[in-house]
Formats: sequence, C-alpha cells, structure tokens
Amino acid sequence: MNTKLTVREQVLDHAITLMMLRGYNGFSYRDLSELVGVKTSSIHYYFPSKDDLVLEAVKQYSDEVVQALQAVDPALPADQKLAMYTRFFGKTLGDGNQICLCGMLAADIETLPEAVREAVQAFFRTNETWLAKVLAQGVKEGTLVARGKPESAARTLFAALQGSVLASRLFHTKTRLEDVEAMWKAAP
Amino acid sequence: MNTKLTVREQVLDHAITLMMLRGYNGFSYRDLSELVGVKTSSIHYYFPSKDDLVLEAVKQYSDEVVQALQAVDPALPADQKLAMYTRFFGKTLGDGNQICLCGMLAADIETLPEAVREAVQAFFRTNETWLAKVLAQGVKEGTLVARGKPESAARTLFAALQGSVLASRLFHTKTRLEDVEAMWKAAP
DNA sequence: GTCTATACATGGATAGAC
DNA sequence: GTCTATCCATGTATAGAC
Repeated sequence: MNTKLTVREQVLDHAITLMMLRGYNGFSYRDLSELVGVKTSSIHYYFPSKDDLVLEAVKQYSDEVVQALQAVDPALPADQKLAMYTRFFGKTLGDGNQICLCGMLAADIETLPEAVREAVQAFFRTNETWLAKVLAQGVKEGTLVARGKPESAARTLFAALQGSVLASRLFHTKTRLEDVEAMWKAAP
Repeated sequence: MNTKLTVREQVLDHAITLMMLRGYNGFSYRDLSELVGVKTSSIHYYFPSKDDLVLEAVKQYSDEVVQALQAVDPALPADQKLAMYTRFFGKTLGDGNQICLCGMLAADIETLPEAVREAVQAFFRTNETWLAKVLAQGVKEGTLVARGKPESAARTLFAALQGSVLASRLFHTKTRLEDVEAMWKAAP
C-alpha cells in the first residue's frame, strides 16, 4: 500500500491536475501551496523554478501513459484497443474538465523552455507510434479503417483526439470524442 | 485605403496576435502598451477589463473568418474548397508560430468568463457547419471521402485540424496539417 | 524539510490632471 | 483620448532561522 504520498509527490500530482485544467500560465506556486498545505518556499525546495516543475510533471505524466499503453492486452482486437485508448483519453474530462497535459502544454509551448518542448514531442511520438500499430492491426483484421500509411493516419487520429477533448470540454459533452472513434471503426 | 489604424484597432490586432501565440494568460496590458506605443491606462480606456478585451478579440476574429468563408467561390469543387480552408487554417503558423485564436482559447477556457465560452462555441459551430457542407458536396462529387453523417465527419475533421496546428507548431513542421487534408481527399 | 520574512517584478485596474 | 501616478494583489524566488 502506498496511501501516504510525500510532499513532493503531492505537489507534482496537483501541478499536473492544475495544468490540465488551466494551463501552465494559469496556476501558481500559491495554488499548490494551498492545495498541499505547505508554504511556497517548501515547494521551491523540491522544484527550484517553475520550469523544473513543469518538466518533472511532463515526465511523470508520460511515464503513467506509457505504463497504461503497455498494460493493454496485445491479444485484443484493434477496435477494442482503440476504444480503451479513447476512454482513457477522455477520462480526465469527467474527473474535472481536464484535458491531456501534453495537449495543453502544446498550446502553451511558446512560453516554455526547449526541454519541455522536447518532452512533449516525445509524448506525441510515443502515442502516435502506438496508434499506428493499432491501426495497422485493425486494417489487417478488418476491425478498423485507415486510409494511406498507418503512420500518417495515426498522426491524424491523434490530432483528432486532442482536438476533440478540447471541443468536448468547450461544449460540456463527450460525444465529440465518440465521433472520432466511430470514424475509424469499420462499419459493422 | 485604410492604412491608418486607430489605437483601438491596433490594440485589438496585437491582442489577437499575442493570444494566438501565448494564450490568454500569456500576455499582458504592458505587452500591448509597448507594441502600440500608448500607456496601459489608455488601453483600459478602450477595454476596461481583460475580459472585455478577449471578448472583442473573439468577435473580430470570428467576423474575419466568416468573411473568408463567404469569399470562397461556391462553384469550386469540394476538394479545392478544403485545400483553401486548410491553407487558411495554417497560414498563421508561418506568420509567427500562431495557432487559431479559438483553438487556443478552448485550451484556456476554464480561466475565461462564460460569454467567451459562448463566443468560442459559436466559432466552432460556424466552422463545423461550413465543413459539413463541403464534405457533403465532396462525397456527392467524388472528390472527398467522409464516413457517416457529414455533420459528425465535419466535427472530426475540424478537431483534427485544430489538433494538427498544435502539433505542427510543436514540431516546427507543416506536414501534419497536410496529413489531415490528405486523409479526407478521394484517392486519385 | 519546513518555516518566516522578504525581495522584487509583474499584472490588472483606477483617479485625476491635461 | 492620453497621460502620470499610484494602488494593491499576485507570482516567482531567495535568505536564513529552526
């Protein structure tokens, strides 16, 4: 059991949540201070600058997503893999109107240091690569449809998912995310 | 000729540009003050609060886009309409790494007043409606492909375009936007 | 590690002179 | 309309005591 989180872990978790809600420029050390219950100077002890904090946040978030992808049973049919992925992608919407951290940081990217850009790029590539394999499998099986190369189809699919969580939150509905999934599923 | 812009117009134009680059929480009255060459108090004269400013910005931006859509020759084949739209959508990328204002504000939406949310929603709907008509035309002509209803296909296409400008800027490449367009074009 | 205290810049906003 | 002057809150960050 790991019920007791260290201060550092709590800070990082709240930072991720806040950024997924309001973006990098929409939260402060003070917000974290109030949420965790320590002074801002204590947070600076763990994360000297906000740049350090966001970089660690991206790393942790990426690791969590990678683990979730690896946890998907390879034996499943591709359409079920995509359904799981879509559900996972939209989960944080219901949790509190949050969108993918790396989608959000992509919007804020021009205000962030180069190291963060590289980390976010790596996240994009990891997801796109995973989706490309799922699409290739789905085409072979006949459970999914994808025009052109799986790689470019995967980039388009990933972009559509990122755009759709944005729209889903904007309109307070999840149907836009479901529209995307339906578009890649083979007709029954 | 309309070469001389009023202070108000200059402020609004720069506000739009800055928000497309850094987001709502990534620019200040001081930034605008330096760009336009007037004091921040003068900007407050035209836009009492930042909320007023962003609302006016969305309205002007929307009007400009609506005009551009109306300027598209209805007699064109649908694939050419989509090509124009995609080019238009990605134009600001080359101008200075800017993305669609309303895509950016959708990311910042949880920090913005309700009136802005409604204005951004209206922008999304306008674009999706226009794209739905283009898709319907394209399917009939055989120049575009769209699975399912044109309306839901248009929502997915619009989301894919929004997600792709984000990714294009992130990776410093426009190919991701082109991937999207190719996916909806009929095979030659 | 966490605190108090504080520095110092930034940011939104207003009052009142011109 | 635009300015000066100013207010006050916020935000990042650091020094040094405990």
